[in-house]
Amino acid sequence: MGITERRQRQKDEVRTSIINAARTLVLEEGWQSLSIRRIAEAIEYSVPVIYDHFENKDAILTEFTMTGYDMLAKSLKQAKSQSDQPCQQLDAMANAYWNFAFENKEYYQLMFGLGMPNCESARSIPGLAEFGELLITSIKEVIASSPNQDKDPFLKYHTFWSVLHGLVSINMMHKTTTHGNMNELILKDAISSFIKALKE
Amino acid sequence: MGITERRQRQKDEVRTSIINAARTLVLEEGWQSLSIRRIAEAIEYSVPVIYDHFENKDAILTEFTMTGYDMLAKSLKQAKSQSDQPCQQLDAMANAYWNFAFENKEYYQLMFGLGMPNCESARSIPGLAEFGELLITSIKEVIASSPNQDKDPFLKYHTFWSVLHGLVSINMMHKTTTHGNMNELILKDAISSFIKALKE
DNA sequence: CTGCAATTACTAACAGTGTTAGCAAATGTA
DNA sequence: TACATTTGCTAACACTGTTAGTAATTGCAG
Repeated sequence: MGITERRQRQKDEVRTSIINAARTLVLEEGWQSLSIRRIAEAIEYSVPVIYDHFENKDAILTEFTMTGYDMLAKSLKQAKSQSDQPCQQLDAMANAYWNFAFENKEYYQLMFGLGMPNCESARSIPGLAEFGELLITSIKEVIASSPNQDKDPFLKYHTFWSVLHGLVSINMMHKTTTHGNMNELILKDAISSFIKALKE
Repeated sequence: MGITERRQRQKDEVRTSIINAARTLVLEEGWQSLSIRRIAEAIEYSVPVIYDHFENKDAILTEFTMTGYDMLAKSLKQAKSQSDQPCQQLDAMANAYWNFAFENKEYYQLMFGLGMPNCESARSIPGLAEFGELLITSIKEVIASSPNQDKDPFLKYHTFWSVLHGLVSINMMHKTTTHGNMNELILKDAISSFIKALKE
């Protein structure tokens, strides 16, 4: 009896149409003006239907956070695969991170800016775990072939990530204060400093 | 005729009572649950009175952003005055920045997280300018007495700030992922890397 | 093919938000 | 005392997220 399966398929269609509508709304007018009612209007259903697929508005945002981390992890994975030298890998991943942030500004803002994802939910984001793995493995390799081996890879990973996030978000908010290609210079500066310290 | 002056004084009292009420509300329940109506209730006035003192809710938040940058600049100024060695000054200011962020979490989140202050308004925040000056002057001194003098102090300032902000915000959102005094270690790690690169 | 059960989608409402138009009262000035 | 100005209010508008209750559709068993 494929009836229930067809029903499930139809239900899934509505679900994806919800997140599609939400995405286009966000890309057009930002998170601020994303409302349940406007999603309902876009998918040509009434409001309560949305609550059959998502517990509340936050659940929709969480969905985007998840896929956001997934996209980020994919980008980094791709960047890392371009080289097998750990230092170059780190450099490439830093660039990939930067590009992801500015090519998917809305995603990035949701992932890091507004929501401040619940501390507990952090470990339940698969993309985030992969993200960490990608960076940590490269960092470990650099440390392994360095004179000073008493460095904590996990600490270094957090430092690396913090530096990246700081660069991105400061540049996102105070765009005018930096002019021209200053942004890329700052990125290069910070990342090369970090890698240099890591190799010592 | 001191009448108009007394009136002005009374008006100012209402104004400060508005921001005081707003602050306590925020400290108790966060920015999320700050509403015009709750402020009105707290100051025992009706809602439209608030609009006689602030153009809209955003203006109230801007007020907090302003004083936030002022407080931050004061903290850094104080920290810097403890030493006249530029490297120690940078270290002290980094620590002051860190402490400010976590001792005034709500301010910090408003200043950097949620609002993403309008790009144009950036240059109209006096505290922000002072903040920049404090860091740049120390950075310039370090560069001046270093072998390699072809470093852009402005670029280094942005890097320094970005690193700091990244450290703070990553730690604010993913508090559980780091355990114990890891946080301070990460701070020390990143800042010492930066200063080391600056001295070369 | 009809009657019943379950799903589906709806209208309408509740409680809250920022914001403002219009009016009444209090206040200072002539 | 009469007028003008300021001051503060009530009430409304247009939104927001969320949900209770209801009507219609649908699938299945007799």
